[in-house]
Amino acid sequence: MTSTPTAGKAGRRRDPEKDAQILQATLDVLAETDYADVTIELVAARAGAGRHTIYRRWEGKDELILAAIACTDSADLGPDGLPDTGTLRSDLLALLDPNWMGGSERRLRILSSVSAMITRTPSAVDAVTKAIVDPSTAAYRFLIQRAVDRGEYALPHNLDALAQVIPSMAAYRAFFMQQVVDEEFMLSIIDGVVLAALREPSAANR
Amino acid sequence: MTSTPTAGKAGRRRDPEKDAQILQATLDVLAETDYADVTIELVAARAGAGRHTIYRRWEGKDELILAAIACTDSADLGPDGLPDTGTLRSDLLALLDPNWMGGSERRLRILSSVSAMITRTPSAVDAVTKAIVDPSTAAYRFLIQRAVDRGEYALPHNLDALAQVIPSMAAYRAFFMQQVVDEEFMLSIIDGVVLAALREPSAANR
DNA sequence: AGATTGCGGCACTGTGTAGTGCCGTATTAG
DNA sequence: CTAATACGGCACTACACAGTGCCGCAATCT
Repeated sequence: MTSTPTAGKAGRRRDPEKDAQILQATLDVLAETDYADVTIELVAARAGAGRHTIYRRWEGKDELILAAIACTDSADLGPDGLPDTGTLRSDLLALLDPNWMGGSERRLRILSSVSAMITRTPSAVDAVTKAIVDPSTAAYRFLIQRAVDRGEYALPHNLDALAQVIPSMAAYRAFFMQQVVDEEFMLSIIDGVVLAALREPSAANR
Repeated sequence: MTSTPTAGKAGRRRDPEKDAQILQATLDVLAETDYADVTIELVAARAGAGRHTIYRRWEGKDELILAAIACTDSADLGPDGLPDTGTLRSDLLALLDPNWMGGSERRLRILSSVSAMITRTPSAVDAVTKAIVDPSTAAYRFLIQRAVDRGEYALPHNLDALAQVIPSMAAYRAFFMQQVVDEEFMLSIIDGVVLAALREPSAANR
């Protein structure tokens, strides 16, 4: 009711810009350091805000981080943002360049930082799942499904499992092995696992 | 030189049992809570030791945790500890029962807790890689290679990539999705990804 | 025995950070 | 105008934990 900006109240209005700036700053810090090292002080400084401005909007640190995760930009993982090169192999590979390095590498870092939070804050699982895990899986599922639809491959035995291969293996490598997710690695997964698990359609191809 | 237990020194000897008890307690706490929540106090209490006894043996918290990781028991992942049921499928599945739930689930929790440490302590990567990541991958590589050797499957295009599939996907699921790694899930990976990516050998099989 | 070191328990210091209160200033409604 | 609210900056409290010193006791060497 009174949540509209133009409520019949006196006083200065909250700057809607600030919300976005603070959430972005939170994601930045989260992408750079660990969850435990994310201090409100740091976020406030990064956002050019006072701590009060943060506490006025969110209950505490956890609420802030949850809100930030929820607004992670995953637009590039929607059907419209995905590459369409003609073959599944180059589609999957295309997802690497401006995406893994621009969008998804950031997502991966955030995912990694938030992992510490996941183990103790149950609601963090939902936030991460909705904002990061599900969109990633959905993107790969979409690409594979489209390749099947166009007759490039037969419908696999378990599409959901296959769609999780790349996000899982990329996360494992970047995260636990601290090694770069580069083209060479992606190719080894794409050719050695994903495409290897797919079969040509029953009708002869090529 | 003077490192042997019977050095010509006066005074009470260090209890070698204590080292093991403290490291085990560290792993226990690490498996139950997050890295940030691992307090020396907690470890000491769990080990029935005083904090001094810990600080006398290790420089600080990080050294302690690194030492604990290094002594993670991965004997069950050596060739002698692995199942040998006759088929790759049941070998992979057999690794789930007393192993994923007994040994590897614990390893997974530890892996997850330590992830926060990985991002800031470079040496943690080595410790985790040596103690947990490499042995797991090696175990799956061994099982697949053996199946190839006995003629069950042809040598895959990329054995290393395939050997990482299960640890990666299990970690991703347990860790980021906070869902159980049960038989149903394992079967979906085994049948939907790993075995799907393997081909019968050139000579007709069965 | 006497000296020396290990051990558990307690108290203490130092540090870092979440969260709050206050102040001066800016914005907006009436 | 005045009142009310937002904002940045600063100071302050509360708390948790790393790391250390001290005490009394136990074990082992000469």
